[in-house]
Amino acid sequence: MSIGKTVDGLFDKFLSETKIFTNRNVLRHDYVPDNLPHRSEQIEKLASILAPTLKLSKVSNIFLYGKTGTGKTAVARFVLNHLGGKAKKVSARIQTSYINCRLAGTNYRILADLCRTIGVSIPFTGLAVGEVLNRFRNYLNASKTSLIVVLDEIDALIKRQDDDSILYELTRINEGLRENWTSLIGISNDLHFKEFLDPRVLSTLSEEEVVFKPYLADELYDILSDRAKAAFMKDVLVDSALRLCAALAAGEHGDARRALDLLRVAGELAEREGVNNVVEKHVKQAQNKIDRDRVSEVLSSLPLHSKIVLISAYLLGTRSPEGSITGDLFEVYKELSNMVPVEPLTQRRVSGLINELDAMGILNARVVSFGRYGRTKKIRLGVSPTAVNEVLSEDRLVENLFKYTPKYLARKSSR
DNA sequence: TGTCCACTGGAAGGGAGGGCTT
DNA sequence: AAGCCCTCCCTTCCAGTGGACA
Repeated sequence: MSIGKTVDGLFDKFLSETKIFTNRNVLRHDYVPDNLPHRSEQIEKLASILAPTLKLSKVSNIFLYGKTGTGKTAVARFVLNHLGGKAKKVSARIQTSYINCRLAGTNYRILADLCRTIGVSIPFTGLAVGEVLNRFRNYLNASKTSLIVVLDEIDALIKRQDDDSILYELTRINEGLRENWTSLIGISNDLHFKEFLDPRVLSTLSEEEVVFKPYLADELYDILSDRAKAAFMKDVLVDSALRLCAALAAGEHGDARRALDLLRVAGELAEREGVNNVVEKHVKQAQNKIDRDRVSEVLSSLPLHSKIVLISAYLLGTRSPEGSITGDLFEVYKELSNMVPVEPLTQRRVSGLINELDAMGILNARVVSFGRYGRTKKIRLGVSPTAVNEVLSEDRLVENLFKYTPKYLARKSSR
C-alpha cells in the first residue's frame, strides 16, 4: 500500500512545482509561432515566390541560406503552413514535404522519406534509388498533385562522397510530369556549398534566393520576449536574464536557436531548484549545461568501434598530452578491441573513423609529416577527457577499458 | 638531390541483409 | 524458392605524399 502511495506521489512534486512554465513547448526550436519578428521581409519574399502555386502555376525553385538559427527553417515552415491552409480554401491540389537531408543520411533515405511524407510506402532498404524515384514520379503523375519539397541542410548531400545525382534527378523530375509539377526549396547554412554543386543543378536550384542575416542582440531580445510571454508564467522571467540570453546568443553569430535553448534550460533549472524566478544565474548555468549535454549526447550515441577509437585516444592522451599518431592509436585500438571482445577493424577503416570523429569535433586530427620518419595524423581529443570518461563509462561494453593499461603503451615507455 | 618512412586516401570489390520478380 | 539487384559497411590494394636525412 505504502509503495502505491509513494509511486502515486512520484510525479506530484513535478505537477505542483510548475510555477515557472505555462507552455514550455513554445521554446522548442521546431515550434512555429504565429509571429516571426524581424523576418517579415523574407516571409513576404518567399510567399510572393510561392503564391502562383495557388493558381496551379509552376513556381521557381528557391534557395534559402544563412547561418544556423537565423530562422530559415521557421520561415519556410511558416510560409508553407499558411500556403497549405490557403490551398485548401481554394481547393488547389498542392502538397508540401519537409526533409532534413542530414538526418535522413543517404540519397536513398532522402528519397524514401520524401515518398513517405506524400503517402507512398518504401522499404528501408532493398530497392534501387532509380526504382524509388520511379514510384515517386508515378505517384505524382497518378495523383495529379503538385508538390513543394523543402530540403533542409541540403549541404549534407554534397559533402558526402557520393555524388549529387539525387539533386540532379529532383531538379529534373518535372520533365516526367504531365499536369503537375514539383518545386524545391533548398536550405543551407553553408554559404560555400554552392561551389561544390554541379552547375546544371545550381542553375535550376537557385532560380530564386533568399538570404537570412544573423539576428542582432536587440532582434533576439524581441524574439525571446515574444516567446517568453507564451512560455512563462507572469513575472517569472527577470528582464536581465532575458537580455543575457539574447546577448550570449548574439555573441554566437546571432543564433536564435541557441537563445531559445538557453531560455528553456534556464527555466528548467529554476524549476528544479524550486524557485519562482528565472534570473541571470540560471542562464549562465544553462550555458554550461547545454554544452555538456551536447557532448554527452554525441558521445553516447557513437558506434562501438568509434567508442573504442575514442578511448584509445583518451588513454594515449593521458600519457602524452601533445597527442598521438595513427599507428600508435591503431595498436592500442587493436588491444582494446580484443578486451571487449570484438574483431578489430582494419587500419584503413580506423583511419576513416578518425576522420569522422574529427569532422564531429570529438577528435582533432591533423596530417603531419615527420620527414623520413613518415607521414601520419596527429590526433588529440577535441572534447574534455573527463567528459569522455564520464559518458563512456556508462556503456557496459567499454567501461572496463578505462582501467586497462595497454601492453603497447608499457612496451613503448620502456623503450 | 634522391631516398625512404608511415602513413593517407581513392578505388574496387566482397558480403550481409534486404526487396522484387518470376 | 531462386535469381537478381539494391544499399551499407567493410576490406584489400596501391599509388601518392611531405619533408628529414644521407
